[in-house]
Amino acid sequence: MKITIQDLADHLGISKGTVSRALRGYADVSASTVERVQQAAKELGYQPSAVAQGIKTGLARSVGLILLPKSRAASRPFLMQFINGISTSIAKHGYTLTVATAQSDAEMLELHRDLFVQRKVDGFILPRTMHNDPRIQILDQLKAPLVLYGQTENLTQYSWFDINQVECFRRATTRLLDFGHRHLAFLGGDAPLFYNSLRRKGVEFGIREFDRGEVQLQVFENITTVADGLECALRLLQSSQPPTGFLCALDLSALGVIRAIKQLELIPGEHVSVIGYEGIPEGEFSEPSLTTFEVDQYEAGFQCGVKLMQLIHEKGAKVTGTLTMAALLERDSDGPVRFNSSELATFIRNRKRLLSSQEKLHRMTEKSLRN
Amino acid sequence: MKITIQDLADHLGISKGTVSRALRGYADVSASTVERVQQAAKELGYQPSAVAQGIKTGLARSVGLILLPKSRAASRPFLMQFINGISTSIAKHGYTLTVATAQSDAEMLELHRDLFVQRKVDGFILPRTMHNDPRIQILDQLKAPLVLYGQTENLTQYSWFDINQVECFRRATTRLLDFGHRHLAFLGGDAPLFYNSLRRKGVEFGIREFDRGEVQLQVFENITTVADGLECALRLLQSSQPPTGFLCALDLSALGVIRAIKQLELIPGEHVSVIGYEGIPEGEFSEPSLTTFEVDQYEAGFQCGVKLMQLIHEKGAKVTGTLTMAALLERDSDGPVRFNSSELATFIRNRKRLLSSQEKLHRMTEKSLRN
DNA sequence: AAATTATCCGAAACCGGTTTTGGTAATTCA
DNA sequence: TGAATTACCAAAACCGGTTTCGGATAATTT
Repeated sequence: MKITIQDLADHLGISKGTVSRALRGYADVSASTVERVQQAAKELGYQPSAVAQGIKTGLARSVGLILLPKSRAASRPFLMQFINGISTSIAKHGYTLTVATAQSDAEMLELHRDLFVQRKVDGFILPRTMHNDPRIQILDQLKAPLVLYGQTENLTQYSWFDINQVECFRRATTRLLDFGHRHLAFLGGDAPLFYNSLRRKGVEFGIREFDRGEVQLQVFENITTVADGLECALRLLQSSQPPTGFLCALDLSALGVIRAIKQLELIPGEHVSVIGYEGIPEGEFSEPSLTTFEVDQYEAGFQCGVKLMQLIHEKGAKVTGTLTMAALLERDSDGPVRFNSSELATFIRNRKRLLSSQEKLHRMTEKSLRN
Repeated sequence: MKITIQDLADHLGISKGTVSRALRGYADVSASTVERVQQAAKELGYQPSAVAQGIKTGLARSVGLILLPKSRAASRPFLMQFINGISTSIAKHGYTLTVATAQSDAEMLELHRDLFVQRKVDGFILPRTMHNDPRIQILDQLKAPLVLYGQTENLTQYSWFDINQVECFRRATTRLLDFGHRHLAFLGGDAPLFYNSLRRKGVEFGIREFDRGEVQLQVFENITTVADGLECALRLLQSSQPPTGFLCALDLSALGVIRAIKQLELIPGEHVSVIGYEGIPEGEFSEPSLTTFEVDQYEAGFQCGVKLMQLIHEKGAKVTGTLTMAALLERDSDGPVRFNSSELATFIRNRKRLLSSQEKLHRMTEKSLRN
């Protein structure tokens, strides 16, 4: 049923070796033969089997991307565009993307090894880089080409692509300081992931640049979900020295902070400022909308794909690292400081008492409007 | 560097045919030899090349999933769990998932053909089924195994998995009717996709079941984005007979409707009710949170994978269709009717005038609280 | 005209597995 | 004890391509 190179050769009355050389563009085939072969291939709908090609060339013409769905936080929202970027760039080389999921770290390492040893993929893209990433160690042993999406230690040995997160958080910090905020909190994300240290470093840089000894910073880690952010912010805001500005490593935790602020009957962006990072779609629909850095995940995937193709195809290719910026989306969750920390603390303490009277007033208003 | 079956055979001093038969579990290999081979394979870390296996067996041990990132609406949010489900179920058979993206419908068809003809995949999962889906026609010609995620015409010939969307929308409709709503709007999604007709049918069933001649329904199509929903709802709500309940084929358009309601200074869930479908994460963070049906995308992917494995491996396997339910998330965007359509129209007309006085009152309140 | 060089293609080897074939030694049966 | 099985494995063919090798013919050079 399916047409093979032998079928095509028989049909043309030439040997299959010549057909192959004609299609692969070897010089020792006459132009007229090449023409005839290409013509016949098109007519009969012949396309060489990637499987059969792979056995001789040693290449599967596929790259691997292994995901850990357990860690919902960072991998979920960006996936579609990231995949699109990878797929688009590698398609130019006839490559496809093999996506697999692992339910644990151990299974993830195994999967990397197996996929490469079984020659199902020719190389990997590694998202969510960790400190001393164990995937890198395994793949190094196997001499498997890889590209990091993110940074890590000993970076000069690998190709990588990343957003300049240090700069993003430096800017976010400077922005809040310029707004007049002096008590800041940094809510970090997954501690084992490398990005976390970069983002914190950006905050520290921003403060150091500015500091006249008046800025206070509180740092937290492993605040990765809405619930984490909510809980952490509730606690901080009800302390004696509440931060007036929150710098969140993840949009999800920023959304939790916004919830906490509203839960205390404060107005996010007025009484307390919040800035996130990543640009997840939820941020647009929260109220107020979330000021954040929007990462171009398509571009990230595309560049990772390009780098991996270089490593696989250009022998002796140099590894390369690329750093780009994310765009700041200035939305409504941050703004000029209204109260300093002490004032905010007093305000929050008094708020509860006043709430009941406000409630009454509000109900009156509603009533009058209804009629 | 990489160890082959010949290396293993040499190491053991037996022929490579015997090694292969030992590993594949043939009966004509002695138990002791099988033991030795397995032991040596483990020690030397031998795993057969999937590429080399594929050439003889004719299988690539991979299934294809081709996405159209252009159509952001439905494919984005569910992707991670859907992929996870597919990947998990097919991994049991040593299969991996090949994901590719196409930028146009034509490219998508080409990709399906090419991937199968080149033997990069053994079959496909087709999400977002269309009326007379052209992918099916092409894959039928190639006799490529396929599983539909969604329904379409002539369904008895194919394996498929779907949510009972008719029932979901029948229930949603009944729910609004029970809440006392009598003027409803159905905001349909992508007209060419099959799901759209199912969801509309559900609404119609719900009304027909209930109808005492007092229910009014307005139907719209191709309302696929937040902007679409916003614009459509704004127009409807300012008409002379505004709906008091919105049934939205997509969560995204439901979020737009909520925006429109708030833009008119009405309270979603009180003055106007909205129900969505899909359970995208944004729905949880909108204000009010969105009442919607939550689809278990992991399960969907898993079942599609299972069905495809059956088709590929069990010769003469019967095609099967499966219908399951989605869970209703009862949140805050719907509730008992407050105004009927005429009252709502009057209310909206008068609202503008009263707004200025409300504003004043509100500012007063804020001021008194601040001190 | 002979020698050299290009051009072109068929034949064969190869890639790393799977599967079939056939033969030898050990068992079982008559 | 001899014949017929059975158990086991080596050898070879095969899968569908790619690539190397070498030979025949045509074109060029001396």
